[in-house]
Amino acid sequence: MRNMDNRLRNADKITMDVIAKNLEVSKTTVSRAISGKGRVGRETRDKVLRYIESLGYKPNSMARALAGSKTFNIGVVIPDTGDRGDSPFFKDCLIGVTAASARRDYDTVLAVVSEGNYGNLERLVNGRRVDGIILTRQDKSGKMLSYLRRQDMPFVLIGSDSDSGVYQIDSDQKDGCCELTAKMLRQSPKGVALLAGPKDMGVERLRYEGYAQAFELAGLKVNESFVFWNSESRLDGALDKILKAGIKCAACSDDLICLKVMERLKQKGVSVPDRLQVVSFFDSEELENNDVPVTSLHVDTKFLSQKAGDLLIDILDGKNPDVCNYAKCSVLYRSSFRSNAG
Amino acid sequence: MRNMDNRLRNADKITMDVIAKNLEVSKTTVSRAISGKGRVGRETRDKVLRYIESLGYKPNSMARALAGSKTFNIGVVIPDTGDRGDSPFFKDCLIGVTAASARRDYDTVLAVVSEGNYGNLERLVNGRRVDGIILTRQDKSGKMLSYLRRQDMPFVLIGSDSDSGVYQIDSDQKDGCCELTAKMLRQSPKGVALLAGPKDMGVERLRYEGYAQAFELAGLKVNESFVFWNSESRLDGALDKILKAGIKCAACSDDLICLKVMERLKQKGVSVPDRLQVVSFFDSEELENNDVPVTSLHVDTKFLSQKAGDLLIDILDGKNPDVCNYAKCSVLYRSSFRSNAG
DNA sequence: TTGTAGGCGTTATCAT
DNA sequence: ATGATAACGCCTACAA
Repeated sequence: MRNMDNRLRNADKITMDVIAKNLEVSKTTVSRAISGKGRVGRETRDKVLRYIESLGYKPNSMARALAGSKTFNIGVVIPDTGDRGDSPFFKDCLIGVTAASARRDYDTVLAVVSEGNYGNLERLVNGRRVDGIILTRQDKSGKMLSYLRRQDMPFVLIGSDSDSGVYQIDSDQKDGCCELTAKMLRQSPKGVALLAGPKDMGVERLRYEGYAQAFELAGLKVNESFVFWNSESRLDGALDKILKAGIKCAACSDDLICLKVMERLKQKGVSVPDRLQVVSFFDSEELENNDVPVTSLHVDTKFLSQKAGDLLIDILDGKNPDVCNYAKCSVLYRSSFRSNAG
Repeated sequence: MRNMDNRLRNADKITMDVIAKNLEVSKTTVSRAISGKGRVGRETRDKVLRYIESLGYKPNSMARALAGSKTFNIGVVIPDTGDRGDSPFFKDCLIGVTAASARRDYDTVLAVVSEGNYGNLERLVNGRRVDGIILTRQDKSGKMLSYLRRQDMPFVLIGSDSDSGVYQIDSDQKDGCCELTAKMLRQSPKGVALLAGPKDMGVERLRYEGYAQAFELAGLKVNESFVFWNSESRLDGALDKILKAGIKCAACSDDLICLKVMERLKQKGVSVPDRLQVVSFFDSEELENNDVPVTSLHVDTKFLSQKAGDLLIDILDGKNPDVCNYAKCSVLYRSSFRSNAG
C-alpha cells in the first residue's frame, strides 16, 4: 500500500523525478536544464524546458533550500510603534525590498520588533529562515545590529551607521542639496540663503556641505552671514535680512523650518515665489499641500530600499559591494521654485 | 576526506543527528522530545530538552518544511499603490498577522501586488513557499481570490465578500454602532439623532441596523424623523431640527459627515458637548485632532488582522472555523461625548 | 518507550 | 553530455 500511496502522489505532484522519468532522462539532467548550471546538450535542455513549461512545473523551494542550504528568503525588520507617521516609510521599504527580492527570485519575510524586543528577528535567524536581513534605522541601541553580527547573519542597514563594516545605504542628501542649491544659484545672482537647524546635527552638517559644494562648483564662495544656524528661533530677523539684501532664493534645511518660513512670509505679505523663492531640503506631505506648494528634496524610499535589497543579495551572492552606498534624491518641483534649466 | 569534512561540519552545525549521538539516543527520540508528538519517557525527554536548551539548538525550518511538506509560512498580500493614506492600515495588517503567526510558530512573507498584476502572489503559490494567504480588500476584480481557489490555496479575506465559502473577517460595525448608540441613549432621553449617508450603501445600512438595534434593546422605537439619510446635503436643516427638539446626542455615520457637522456647529456657536454631544461611527485622525476631539468607533486593524492570522492557521490546522467572522470595534472616548456608565 | 529506515524534492559529487 | 548516488536535516510508519 505504500506503493499505491506513492503512485497516487505522483499522479498530481509533479517533481523532478516524474519529469525525469517521463522524459527518460535523469533528475540530474532536469536539474541542470532548469538551473542552467553544468553542461547539458542544447536539445536535451530545450526538451526539458519545453516539457516543464507545458506542465507548469515549478521547483519546490523548500527542497531547494534544504539541498542548497540557502533559503532564498530575506528578512526585513519593521518596528511596531504607535507612530502612524512613519507608516508610509516602512510600507515603501517593504515594497522596495520586495521588488528587488522578486526580481532575483528571493522572498521577503517580516520581523516585527518593538522597543528592545526583537524576538521575532531571532526566530528568523535561529530557524535559519532567511539568508540575510534588512534593517531600518530605528534601533537606537544598536542591539539588533550587534546581535546579527554575533550570529554571522549578513545584513544591510537602510540609513547610516558610523560603525565600520556595516553594509549600509542612505539617501545622498549632500548631493541632493548641492544639486538643488546649484539650480537656485543660477537664478539668484545675489546668492542663496540657508535657514538651517542646529549646527551640531549630523544631517544639518551634511546638508550644509551640499549647499556649500554648490557654491564651490559655481566658483563662488558661501556668504556665511546668510547661513542661519538655529534659524527656527529667529526666523523674522533672518527673513528681513534676506529680503533687504535682495536675495531671491532661500533654502530651508527641513520641512518644519520651511513650514514656519512659509507662514511668516505669508504673514508678512511676501509673495512666494515672486518676491522670494523657497525650497526645502526635506520633503513632507505638508509641504506638498501647503498654500503655496514647496519645491523640495525627496527621498525616494522605494528606490532606496530596492537598492538595499539588491545590495544584500549581492552580498549573499558572494560579490564584494561597497560598504557605504548612496541613492540619489530627487527634486520635486512645485510652485515655490521652478528650475529654469529645462 | 569526506569524513573529515563531516566532522568539521558537525563541530559547529548542530543537528538532530549530533544531538542524538551525543546523548546516545536516536534521532527519532530527539524529534519526539521536541515536537511533543509520540511517546517519550519523561526522563529522556527532559534530558533531551535540557541539552537542546543548553546548546541553543533550533531545528532547521527548511528541513522541517520539506519533511512535513508544510512551510510554516503564511503570505500576506499588500498593494503597491501610490495612495499614502492607507499605509497605516496595511502596516497594521502586517503587524497583526505577524503577531498571530509568531505566536504559533509561523512566519509572514510578503506579496506585493499592483493593479491587476499579482505575479508576486503566484511566486509564493507556485514555489509552495506558503501554506496559506491573507488577502486584504483591494482586489476589486476578485481575480486573486479566484486564482487562490483554483490553486487550492487556503486563504482568509480581511474584509467582506458575499462569495459563499470565502473565509473572511471584518470589523463588527453593526455591533459597535449598537453599543455606542446605547450609551448615548442612556444620556439623551429625547433620543439620538443619526446623520447618515446614502441609504443604499452597504455600510450605511449596517450602521443603521446597529443604531436601530440599540433602540430595540432599550425597549424604544427609532424615531425615523431624526434619521437623516444623505445628510451631507442638508446638515443645517437637520441640525436645527435636532437642536429645536432638545435632543442631546447625535451620531454621524462617518468621519466626513462628522467633520462637517462639527464645523457647522462651531459656526452656529453650538457648544459640543455641552449643548449637543456628537459621535462618529467611523474614526479618523482628523476626528482625533479636531478642535473638539470626537468620540468615535474605532476599527482596530491590528486586532482584526491578528484574528485573521489565527483564523488562517486554524484552517491550516484542520480545524473547521466559521466562514464569516467579526472583530469587535472599540469606542475611543474623546471630549465630544463621554459615557457616564463607567 | 525507543530505534530503524525510508521519504520529502532538490543540489552536488562523482563516475561514465 | 549524462547518470547514479549521496547529501541536506527532519518526520514518521513500522518494527522491536
